[in-house]
Amino acid sequence: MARERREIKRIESAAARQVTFSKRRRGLFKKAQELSVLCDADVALIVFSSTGKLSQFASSSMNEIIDKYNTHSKNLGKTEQPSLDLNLEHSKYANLNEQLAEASLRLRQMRGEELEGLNVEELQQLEKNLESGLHRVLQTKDQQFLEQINDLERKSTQLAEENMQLRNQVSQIPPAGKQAVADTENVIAEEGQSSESVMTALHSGSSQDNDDGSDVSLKLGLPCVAWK
Amino acid sequence: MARERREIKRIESAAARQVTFSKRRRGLFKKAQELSVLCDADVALIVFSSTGKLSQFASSSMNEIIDKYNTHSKNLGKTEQPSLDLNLEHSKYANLNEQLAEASLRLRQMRGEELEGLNVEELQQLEKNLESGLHRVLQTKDQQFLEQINDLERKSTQLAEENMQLRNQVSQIPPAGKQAVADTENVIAEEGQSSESVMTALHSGSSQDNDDGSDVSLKLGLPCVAWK
DNA sequence: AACTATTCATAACA
DNA sequence: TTGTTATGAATAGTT
Repeated sequence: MARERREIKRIESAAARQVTFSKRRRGLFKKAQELSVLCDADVALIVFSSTGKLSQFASSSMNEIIDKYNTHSKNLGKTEQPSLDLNLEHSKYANLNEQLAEASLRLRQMRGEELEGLNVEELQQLEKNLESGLHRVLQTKDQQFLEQINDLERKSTQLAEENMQLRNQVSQIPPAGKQAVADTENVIAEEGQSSESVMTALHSGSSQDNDDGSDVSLKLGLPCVAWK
Repeated sequence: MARERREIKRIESAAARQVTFSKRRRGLFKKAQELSVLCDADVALIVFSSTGKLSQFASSSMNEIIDKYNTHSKNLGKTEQPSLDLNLEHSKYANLNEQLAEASLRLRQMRGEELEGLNVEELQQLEKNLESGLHRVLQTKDQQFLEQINDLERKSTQLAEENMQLRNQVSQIPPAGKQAVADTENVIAEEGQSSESVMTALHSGSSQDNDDGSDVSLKLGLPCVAWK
């Protein structure tokens, strides 16, 4: 493939053969790797030099590919029936392989690949399946959105109610001197509450207990913005 | 290596991947064979396409090379585990099972089942996949419909032309008695043709032979509806 | 499947 | 062995 075409026959000169082997082997392994990556293929390449040195490439695991190869060639292979056990094992394995091939074909077809072999009826069936799947996915997604919205609405309603009550309480407090406020703050500080709770307490001007309020107060960070 | 360099990464388009796979596989096998001959090397090449199809090359016997490989790799290998084979068998089996479970879960999810565990993002991804799959399926179906329509239009044009010619021939026949018509019908019945063919023959008003007409008459069932 | 413009691999050489 | 280069091959994109 260079200065001059070379006939494909054994190179007699051992030195030249060695040089060509090194170069071509590198090229072959490169191309094997490229094929495996470009085309998502499983490739195994084993090379023994004339001196018996081993080189190998496998896109996944060499043993795995060889196993897969053995399974395949046994499938297409002879009428060999060495032992019932092996046959059973093998048929179980082949069966699993078949199922997997079937499932992945279906998946590819649902992704719109390999539709060439399908007739109009099969395409319509596929379309129906895709549409109903899509429908259910959309329903589920919408449901999750609605749930989130409801959740948020519930919380915000609850918070708004609390807010209203607290405002009422605030409005009912007779004008007070600094003394009352200072007392309240002391009490709160002694109870070791968080800063958020302190803010709420300041708004309410009271240390009223809310047993169910702890959960709410933990989530006040964001809503506060809306209250400005 | 051609019009433009192609980055070595998985080709997304299934069609392009398939084409490239065919071309590069051929090249790879050719180079494997050349290496084995030029350099007197023992070469084994196993390729599984992404659809699971096996191709193989071996300069001598595949099993022989694999055996040789196993011997070598065992020699270089680590502490051999006693039940290596069994472990391999088992993990192979378990792996296959896992893959199958994964594939069938994906399939069920594409059919809109078992969506409970998915979050909104995953649902949106699923939606996107379903939509693009559906899009491709619809495209393919439409294409097939269009092909059928074109086919039928061509045939119907052809038939209309024949019809016209036959009418002309009929109009040039001097007025005949019932005898001629009866003869024609008898001939048709004796040949045992289908009712569709009879209809065609009646339209044409002639028993002229159409060697290429048999194919057309076989596909007339559906199109007739469109002709109403 | 067939056709090119390109890039790539490599045979001979240094 | 490694590097360079002229040239034959392989192949990406196109038809």
